[in-house]
Formats: sequence, structure tokens, C-alpha cells
Amino acid sequence: MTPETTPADLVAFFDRSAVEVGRDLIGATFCVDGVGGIVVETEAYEPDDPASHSFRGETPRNRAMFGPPAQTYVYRSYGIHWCLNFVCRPGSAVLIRALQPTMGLETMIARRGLADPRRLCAGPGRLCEALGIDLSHDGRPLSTNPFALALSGLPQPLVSGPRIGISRAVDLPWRFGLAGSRYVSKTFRQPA
DNA sequence: CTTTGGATTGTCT
DNA sequence: GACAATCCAAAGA
Repeated sequence: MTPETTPADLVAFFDRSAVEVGRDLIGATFCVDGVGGIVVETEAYEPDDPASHSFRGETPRNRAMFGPPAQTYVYRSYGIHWCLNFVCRPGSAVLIRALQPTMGLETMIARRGLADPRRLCAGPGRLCEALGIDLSHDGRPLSTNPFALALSGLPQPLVSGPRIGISRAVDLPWRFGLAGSRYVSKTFRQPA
């Protein structure tokens, strides 16, 4: 991995389709105020995608999805949890579903009230609780504090499958994971 | 190990 | 008024 990823590098990386970015994010290291780890699971949401919040156009809630690439889109799910996305091309975003915790373990354990490293960040809501993400982090650039994102810069062994928790476009294999990782939110079906 | 149902609130129809 | 890009605890296999 490169020692540092510049803001321009990030914009170039994210100014692509969510499917490409979602794949390439696996293996990156993401931190919020020094707390975080390795991205091991993502999902892609595209503009023409009936499962995407952007599908029916811009609203106050999803406006960050139509903003510049390389910023966050944070929303509340089921009235209870926060979910974190990285914005790609307009109307496209990648949902960050799971991290392998590597930094700030004690902070995450305190926030989650749970010590099992496999479950600290295994799911979008759990990840946001562990990292302290809420609506105040919506629409903020990934290149500045409190965020830190270091791309892996190397190919990673990937698995993919259908996205979780949606009712439309169920068959698209736009969920991506690090092959063999035990930190994903739900195991991927073995490749045929 | 897997399955099931309840919690809870912003957003859109 | 319905529903949602989820999580957890409890119960069954």
C-alpha cells in the first residue's frame, strides 16, 4: 500500500461506477479518529438500480449521493441504526458492511459493549456504532478529519453474492467480500 | 448452528 | 399509513 493517499487520488478512485469501487475497496484501511480496520465487505448501489436510494431522484435525505465523489452518505436504517456509504459517480454509492478491526479495539469494545472482534464491525449498523458514525458525518469528504482511508493498491481475493436486506433487484451479485475473511456480516455461499 | 419476531422513526406514497 | 440497504434475543435442530 502507498504510504499516503492524496485527496486527488481519492476523487479519481471514487469517480467510477459503484460496482467497480465496491470491488476495489476490499482490503482498504478505513479509520474514524484512529478507530477502524480493513474493509472486508461492501455493497454497490447504482443510479438505475431499483434498490438504490437514488433510484427515484434526489431528496433531502439522499442528497449526498448526488454530490461530489469521495464523500460520505450516512442514513438511518429501520429507525434505529446508522449506515455508512462512500459516494462514487453521481447517484452511485458503496455501502460499507463490515470491517476487520485493527485499530482502536478498546474504543470499539466500549461503544459496542461487546468484546468479540468478529462481531464488532460485522454489519452496517454495528460498524457505525463501533466507529461512532452518525448523521453529523453525512456529506463529509473522506480525505479530511476525522476520516482516513488508505487504499490497498493490490488485488485482493474476492467473493461476491446477492445484496442483503433488500426487496428489489435481489439477483444482482453486487455484494463483495474478502475471500476467506471471518469478519464478514454473513458468510458468502461457496463458489460453484 | 439456523430461524423467527419485535424494536423504532424518518421518509415517501 | 406503509415500509425500510438492521440488529438482537430467544427458541429450536
